[in-house]
Amino acid sequence: MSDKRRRRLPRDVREQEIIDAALQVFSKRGYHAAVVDEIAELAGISKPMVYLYLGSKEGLFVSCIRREADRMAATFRDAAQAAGDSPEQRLYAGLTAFFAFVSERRDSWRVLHRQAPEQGEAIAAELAAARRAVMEEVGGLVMHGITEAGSATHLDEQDADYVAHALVGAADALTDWMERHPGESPDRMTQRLMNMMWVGMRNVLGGEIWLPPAGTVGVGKKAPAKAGRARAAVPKTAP
Amino acid sequence: MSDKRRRRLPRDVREQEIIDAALQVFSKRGYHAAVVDEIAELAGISKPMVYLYLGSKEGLFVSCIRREADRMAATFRDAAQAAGDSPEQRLYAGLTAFFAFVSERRDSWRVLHRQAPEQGEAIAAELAAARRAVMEEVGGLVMHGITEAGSATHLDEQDADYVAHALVGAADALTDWMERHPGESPDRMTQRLMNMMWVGMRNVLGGEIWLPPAGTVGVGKKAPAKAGRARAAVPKTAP
DNA sequence: AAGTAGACTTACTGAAGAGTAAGATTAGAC
DNA sequence: GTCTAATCTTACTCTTCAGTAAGTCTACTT
Repeated sequence: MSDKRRRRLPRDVREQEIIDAALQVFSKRGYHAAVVDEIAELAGISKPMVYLYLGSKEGLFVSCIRREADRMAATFRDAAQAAGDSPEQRLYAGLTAFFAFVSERRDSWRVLHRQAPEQGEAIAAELAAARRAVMEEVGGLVMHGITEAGSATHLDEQDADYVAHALVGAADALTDWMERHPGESPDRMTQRLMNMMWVGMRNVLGGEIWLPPAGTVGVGKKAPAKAGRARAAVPKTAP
Repeated sequence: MSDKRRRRLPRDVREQEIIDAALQVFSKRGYHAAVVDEIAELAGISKPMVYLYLGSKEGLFVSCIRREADRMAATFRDAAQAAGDSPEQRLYAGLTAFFAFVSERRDSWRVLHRQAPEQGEAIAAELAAARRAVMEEVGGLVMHGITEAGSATHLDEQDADYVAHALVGAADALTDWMERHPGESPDRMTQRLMNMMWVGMRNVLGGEIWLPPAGTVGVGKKAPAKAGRARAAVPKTAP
């Protein structure tokens, strides 16, 4: 570490090192509280190098997001693809890989997740793009999952999108939960999530619908959802 | 508006007006990009007043969070309590009220949700507290929902907490989705969410468990989840 | 009508930190 | 060896804001 320090490095390598450092600092302090000097120091370099290579603080942050989002998406995608043809299996494998990813690379997760789109255009756009990529991946699995399940008389892209958002949102929130419950394995996280979502998913997308229990105060005795009652479909948005 | 302007107001009133203004500005710009002068101007007042009454920029932000979080929690709680005894109904009513709340008062939602805990201790703590309050509310409903459903041979507070997080996370994400799909009523949002979650919820909390489909590549023909296969329970975290 | 307390202002200070100008150093090409 | 192009540094500038000192004004009391 102190050995080959102060050695000159080719641009590509230094760039990655700078991004590594930036990731740590942004993760720890957040975008605004992060100070470029600190990032430079952590990268073993002086500030103007950062500006020379990455352009601006914002550019630096965008580079972090882009790199980590790509890695994360790839992790999910690779695991899903390796898991076979069934969307159920793919989703399971993808989610497991996701939880494993975030429980290691905490910094990536923090930067991707905890940084509100408070920051300027560029950053917000980058985060939105990253999220959209994941959404499409998941949305596709959901859609195909239903198609294959047979009961898909009714397919609606908007519904699939809705489900994908719910699923991703739940996974996000559960990541925070996982941080506070060490000892929870990625596998177990995923099992629980599948447990909760997979059945309900098929309901929504298959056109079945949950109906609010009838008006008045109900007794506490077995008054579960009316799920399973097949109905035409989720009605289109009435304009 | 330009009529009684420049009129001197008692402290309590001015304070609320300042918080109103701050909410708008924080929502639009985010915590850091927000400038106290702009808040003051919008409140029709000069900057030192803000500091005199609210102490600091951070104090001002905390006041916003606290007020809006209280309002939101109250909205949920009141709707749920008015809806009867059944947890299913309560959850339904609460969620509907929630979606209604966020689709009006956008500013409140943005400040509560989009502001990462990047900011200092105090703000992070305040946001965490707000979230925890909601979580407990929802967690309670989940827990009782299962108890009443009868099948609750196995109750685990940690599981209820897990479900609550998933549910709240999904609702969060769906709020963003709703912003991009105008015309979606709070009621419809809630129906879909209940549709997806309520069944799965009972699975997890009742001790049933989803199992990953057996190893190899499956054909696409009706290979749905093994849900419904009652098993001992979700195993305790193995240390 | 004089006094006072609370509402409100103008006009500052001081620090922090993004970004840069101007050059020093070194690795390799020839 | 010397030239050149890339790597890297020291030492600034300049802006933006949070926070404040030192009052002024007005509504209300007595």
